[in-house]
Amino acid sequence: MIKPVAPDSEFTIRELAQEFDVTPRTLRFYEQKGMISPARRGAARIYSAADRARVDLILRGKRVGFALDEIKEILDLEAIDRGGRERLEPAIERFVARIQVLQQQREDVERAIAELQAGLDWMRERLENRTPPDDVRRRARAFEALAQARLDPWSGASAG
Amino acid sequence: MIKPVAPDSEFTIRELAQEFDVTPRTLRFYEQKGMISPARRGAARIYSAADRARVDLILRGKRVGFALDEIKEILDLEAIDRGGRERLEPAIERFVARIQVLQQQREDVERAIAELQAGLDWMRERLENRTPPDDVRRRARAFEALAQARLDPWSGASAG
DNA sequence: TCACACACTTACGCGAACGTCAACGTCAAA
DNA sequence: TTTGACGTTGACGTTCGCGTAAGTGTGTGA
Repeated sequence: MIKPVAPDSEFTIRELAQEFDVTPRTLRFYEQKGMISPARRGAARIYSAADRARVDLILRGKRVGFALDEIKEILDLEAIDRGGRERLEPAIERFVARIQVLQQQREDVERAIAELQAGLDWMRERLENRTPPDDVRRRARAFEALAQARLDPWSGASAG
Repeated sequence: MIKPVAPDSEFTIRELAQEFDVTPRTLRFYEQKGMISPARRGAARIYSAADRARVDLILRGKRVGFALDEIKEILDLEAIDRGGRERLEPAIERFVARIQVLQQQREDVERAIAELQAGLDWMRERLENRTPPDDVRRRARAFEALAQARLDPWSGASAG
């Protein structure tokens, strides 16, 4: 995930945009928000390996649901450090909260994968119109119930 | 996660909103989008256990990054089923794509948790101002580099 | 010198997912 | 019967994360 490059590498906006599958506009937008500060050659932006690493972190942050401002905050930790202990404490609290959200999210992702997988089996089954193996049937019925929101709350949503 | 309730339970909009920590407006919004269809007593909405299950699924879907329209699509699988094979095939493709995205996301979440956890150790260390144990120091430095996006791409982002 | 790709800034626009009034109905307790 | 909590339906406002022109350089090859 993300290829290593030489520390002294340089990239144009388009190169970086292509690599990360975003538009140049997106990178300019991040810059405008103060999340990256590429060097300039004249007016043109030149991205270093460090800039590239930041972009990678930004996009990974996005994928797990961080807002851009939150990601910026993480990227700005250096400033928090210099700011001393008063700034550190609330930052810690937000970090803890964030980690908890992520742990919840991990659980959600696991369930979603399992459920969609079951749904997939179910759909493929319909397509081939064969008699399904027993375990697939069980999962499929579970999904069916879930998809139509008819799951019996006593059996389905149990286990706290 | 999500308490089981009797199948014949009924809820007001406020009860459900409170339980799921959303506003009544949000539930009406989902209804307006055709994602739930609570019964009415007069003009007032009455939510069944099934409605509640759907709300749960909607919110879980949201947390893993599904758009509301996508969630609706999942909830509408019944219709897809009735629609026959032509509608089923593209749905399968979208499902497969979605599962792949989720697998990527699972990876991202794992990394994010690990990195934030390291960042947390690092911050707590600064707070207590003690000499950290070696393993914490290593992780902390990794985070520091990451947070400031100065990680050496040759060592840090390797292993493709 | 011309064309063309690619870059830049400025600025308005947009869809998603609600928030926030406004104006009104309803029902139970005081 | 008035108060107050709760409900309803519009309809407009807001934030986020960019998209999309519009107009203007800049550099490179034919």
